[in-house]
Amino acid sequence: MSNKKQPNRQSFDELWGRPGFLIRRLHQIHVGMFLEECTEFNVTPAQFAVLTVLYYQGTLDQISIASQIGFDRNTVADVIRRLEHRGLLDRPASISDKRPKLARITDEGREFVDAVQPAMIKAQRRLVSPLSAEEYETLMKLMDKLLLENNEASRAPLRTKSKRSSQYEAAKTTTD
Amino acid sequence: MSNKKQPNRQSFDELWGRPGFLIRRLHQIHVGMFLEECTEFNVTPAQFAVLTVLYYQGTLDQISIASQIGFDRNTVADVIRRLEHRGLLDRPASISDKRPKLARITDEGREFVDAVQPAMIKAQRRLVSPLSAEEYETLMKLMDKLLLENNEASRAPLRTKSKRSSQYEAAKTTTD
DNA sequence: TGTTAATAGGGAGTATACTACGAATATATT
DNA sequence: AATATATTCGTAGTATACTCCCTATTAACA
Repeated sequence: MSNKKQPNRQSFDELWGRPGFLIRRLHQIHVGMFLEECTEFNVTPAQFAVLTVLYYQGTLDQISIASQIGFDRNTVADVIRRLEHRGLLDRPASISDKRPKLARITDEGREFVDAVQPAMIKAQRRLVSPLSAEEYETLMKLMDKLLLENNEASRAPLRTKSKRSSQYEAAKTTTD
Repeated sequence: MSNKKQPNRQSFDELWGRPGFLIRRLHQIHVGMFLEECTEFNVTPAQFAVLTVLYYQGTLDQISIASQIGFDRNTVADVIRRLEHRGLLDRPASISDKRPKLARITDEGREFVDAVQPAMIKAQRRLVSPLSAEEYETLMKLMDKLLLENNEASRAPLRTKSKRSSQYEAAKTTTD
């Protein structure tokens, strides 16, 4: 049954021939490395992603944060709650609209992002360290392509997809 | 600050320039597609991974399952519990060693795997459908390389790493 | 104005993926 | 044989990442 040996496209019989399985494992390893490098800061990739968007945009409502980073709305609510407990952000109310409870990064939150940044970068570098510069660019380009094409199909589609417009696609047009 | 345009290696300032972030998003999309394609079967990628190894190997203890698919031991215990409730596997005791509670796929479990297989394959194909055959092979090769080189650093390292020995590397040696 | 739509958030529930601790069993050492 | 170590599993707790259902508020429409 499983004695076709040639590595032909999409032979999903074995676990390790399934792209989704490799991606799951890669994600797992990334999270492990991130947590390891950031041990002293006690921060997760999700928490740092939320802090990153607030670092550059200051104040946002939960749904805007979620749609920018492709998280679920309720997941962002959980993450925000933990970050608020640590004083890294606060929750001002909107003046014009009484529905949203905004998230605003605090000075302490900004200092925290600055402090964690080197460890985060180290984790990112470590993950892709087996690849050459060329291989790295290829991998990022291919993943970026998959994300752009599959965005709509995702459960938490990004509203900012068109704005983002793929840094790798953009880079290509400038060099073409 | 973030106005360096050239796509130089590892500019991690922006969220979408971080490999770990792209991987997280890709994983999220894969899970979404898997669940969507397998709606009628009510099965998750993790559950199907456990069933897959039992499909080919019949009976295994929890830790062997975990190390083969790179899951955490406790995660496997949770997954097994759910699959047992559905009658897709049972939990025979070992005769020689009273510690392990083995997991054994049932006939119903085997039929279930056969039934779900087409939907799983459809989900895998859908995820990588934006790529050409060549791009697909490249992506799989690069991910495989990252997984092999980073396996030791992971929190749930695979014992079967050397056995597995990368289907892509193996394929290359036969064609070299 | 009154009713309906859409939007923002909260709460409960499920599943994955860990950590930490402890109990029971098995193996190795003294 | 007794002790120490290793293995296997269990429980409890945390975090991510969803689902579904509910309330409050706003906006749009009749």
